[in-house]
Amino acid sequence: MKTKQQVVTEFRRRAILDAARKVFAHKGFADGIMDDIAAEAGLAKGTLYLYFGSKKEIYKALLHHDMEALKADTLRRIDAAPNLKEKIREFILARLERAEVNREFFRIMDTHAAGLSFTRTQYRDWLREPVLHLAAAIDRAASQGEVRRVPSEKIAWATADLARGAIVRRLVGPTETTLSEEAGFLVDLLWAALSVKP
Amino acid sequence: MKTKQQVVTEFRRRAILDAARKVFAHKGFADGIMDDIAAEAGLAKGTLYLYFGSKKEIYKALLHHDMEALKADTLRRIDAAPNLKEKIREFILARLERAEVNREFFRIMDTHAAGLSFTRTQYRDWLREPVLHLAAAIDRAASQGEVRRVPSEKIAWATADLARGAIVRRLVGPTETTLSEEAGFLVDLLWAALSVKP
Amino acid sequence: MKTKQQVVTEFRRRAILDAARKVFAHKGFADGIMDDIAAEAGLAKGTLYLYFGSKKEIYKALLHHDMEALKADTLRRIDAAPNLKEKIREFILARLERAEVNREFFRIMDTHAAGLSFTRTQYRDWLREPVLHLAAAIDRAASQGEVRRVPSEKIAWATADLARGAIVRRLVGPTETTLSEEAGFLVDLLWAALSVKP
Amino acid sequence: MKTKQQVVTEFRRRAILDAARKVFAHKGFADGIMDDIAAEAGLAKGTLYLYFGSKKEIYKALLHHDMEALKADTLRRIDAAPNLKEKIREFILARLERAEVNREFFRIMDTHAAGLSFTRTQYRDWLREPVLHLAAAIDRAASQGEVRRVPSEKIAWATADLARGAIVRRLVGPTETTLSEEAGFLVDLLWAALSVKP
DNA sequence: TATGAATGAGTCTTCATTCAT
DNA sequence: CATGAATGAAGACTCATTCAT
Repeated sequence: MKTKQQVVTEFRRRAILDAARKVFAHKGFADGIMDDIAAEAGLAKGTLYLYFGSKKEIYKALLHHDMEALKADTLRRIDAAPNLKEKIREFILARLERAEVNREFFRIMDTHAAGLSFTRTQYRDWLREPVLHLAAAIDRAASQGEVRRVPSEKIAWATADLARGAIVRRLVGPTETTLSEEAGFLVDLLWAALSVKP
Repeated sequence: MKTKQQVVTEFRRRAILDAARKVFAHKGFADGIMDDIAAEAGLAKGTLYLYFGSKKEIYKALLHHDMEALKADTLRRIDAAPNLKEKIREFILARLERAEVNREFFRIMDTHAAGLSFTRTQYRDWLREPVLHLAAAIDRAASQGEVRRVPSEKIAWATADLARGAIVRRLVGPTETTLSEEAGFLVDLLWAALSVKP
Repeated sequence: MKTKQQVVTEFRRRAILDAARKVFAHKGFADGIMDDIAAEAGLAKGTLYLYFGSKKEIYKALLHHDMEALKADTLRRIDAAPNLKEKIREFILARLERAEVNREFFRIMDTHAAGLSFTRTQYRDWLREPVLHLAAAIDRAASQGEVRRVPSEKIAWATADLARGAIVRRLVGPTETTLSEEAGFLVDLLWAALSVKP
Repeated sequence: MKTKQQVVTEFRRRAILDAARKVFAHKGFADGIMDDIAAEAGLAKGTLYLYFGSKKEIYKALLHHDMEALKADTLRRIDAAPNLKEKIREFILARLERAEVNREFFRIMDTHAAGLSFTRTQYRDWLREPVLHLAAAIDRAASQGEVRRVPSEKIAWATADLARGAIVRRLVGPTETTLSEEAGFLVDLLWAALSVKP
């Protein structure tokens, strides 16, 4: 059972990360200053340092938290889907939905994260795992004749690329389609390539 | 005709942008400091301010220069291609090749540019024009029965997304395929969606 | 008679001073932080403020406590010694022995104390009293013909200076002589000056 | 020949060290803040960092400069003196005079320097060299029968201790004796120990 | 009484920008 | 035009002190 102390700590850390997400999404890592985060969290600047060792650590913790959540959600949904087409759809939807609910998350994850040397490698790794998971599913489907033989990993990465692009556009401009339409379009695009008879 | 004065100015600005590209690609906007750029350009720090009003302006000018070049090149190659499939290939190759030749360009354009609030909108606009150009070509091909009817703009954006993804992966990891193989894979993927009989 | 309350207070103050002595000796006043002292004392930081008004007050109280103890010990030993030569020896030994037993004491007293503006004057005063006590003994001995007439106060200060120097060197480097040899050397040095026939 | 650039640099560094000496002498290392030094030097805070990498470096450079000067002066004067008694006198006078002329020097050198972990060892070394030089002179005099056999190094350190004590007292209280009287007293004290017939 | 989380003033350090030469 | 020394505003981080529990 958690001690009261652990609960409070967890609560504060969460509050700080929530504040940091807003600030970093808006201003980026360099321009998002500790005063902003403190103000957003309703805390004094010094308090941030009781829960995180440095600005970088806040950023890393935020990245870690959100990427792990996305990764876990994606893997779960892929596994739960009944067939490859649905697995692809779930992979895409996991991303689209999360970006919808948590716009700041994607602004940071996609836009900023890759730009900071101290997170680049980690970031790639977080992307890789769900992608490889999807690739494995493609391979299995291919070996069962469900789809034709394809370079599965490349297709999986392409899936991630397409989802990313769709999200970025939805974040910037007006949204004219529903999430499931958006996902449907991408799934069809990919499925055409998987099922085409050469 | 250009005065000597204009020639010198142009020469200096070019040198500064070249230096800035290297520095920003390596360190990002925030960590790439004016001293770095000056040193890289072989000029004194103060001299930078004779040719650009501020650090931000250097960055904007760099973005402008490189994005315009990419845009113009892409448009030209699309127009020169004989049919839609080749137009798509040229669109992708224009990006892949430029990223190959000028890795720094892409590291900045893609990774950093989007993260800086003062360039976000502009950046989207530079991407848009070639994409819409490609979309128009798709529409023409569709109306001539060359491909089936599709949401051309979405396909065009998808093309850009796929190209971007391929580039990013080539920048990070080891390169196992040639540029034309890479482009070929993407073209086939897209072509399947354009030509498939439902 | 002391109330239980007073006993507890006295106990806590002592514990805090003992902790502070270790911390300040190791890190100095500026770098020895309240957290260190609290941890060393096994108390919470806030508790320190129940017994002392501020960090400076802890330092002052520590200085007061240890210097008073040294002073009292020195005076007692001088008075107990049978003749001037032994009084000088006791003056020196009181210092050497205390530094031996309580290295931290001397590191603070000598090294740091003098550097803090808020203790400078006080510090000199604590040194002065035993020195003047010794000087008086010298004068008495001189007026009884035990030693020749000398500027007694200067000799007494010189005694303190020599003892201090010996201690500092023993704190830093390897110790090659016993305490009584060390004291003996200094006593002989001083005695030569007191007994010499011009 | 020095370039103009070197002259300016040297001039600035000197000005900063002079300012730092005053500030550190007054307030110590921890409380002497960079703003103080900048103000005292008539420079902006940032300028200090053009000439020194950090606050610590300023402190180290100051210590180095002043200690080297004292050391060199002491060695020169010892060598120039015709006999041991005068060498001892010069050793003491070198210190007394310097403290007289540059009171801040001694407040820092003696009081603060030893308290900072990052200078402790160096500081001992600066003291050691002149002391050992004097010790060697004592040995030579002893082997020529000029004085009796004594533990020369201990006597030399005692000389340094006595000089230090005298200086400290002159810095604090009113000065009732001339420098040469002060030195004369100490020389006689030491000489008695060196010449006494046991 | 004891606690330790919270505070925010204070410090070092960096770096875009200016300007006298 | 070119320079680079000087500036000072801004930001990360520390820690003595307070106060609600």
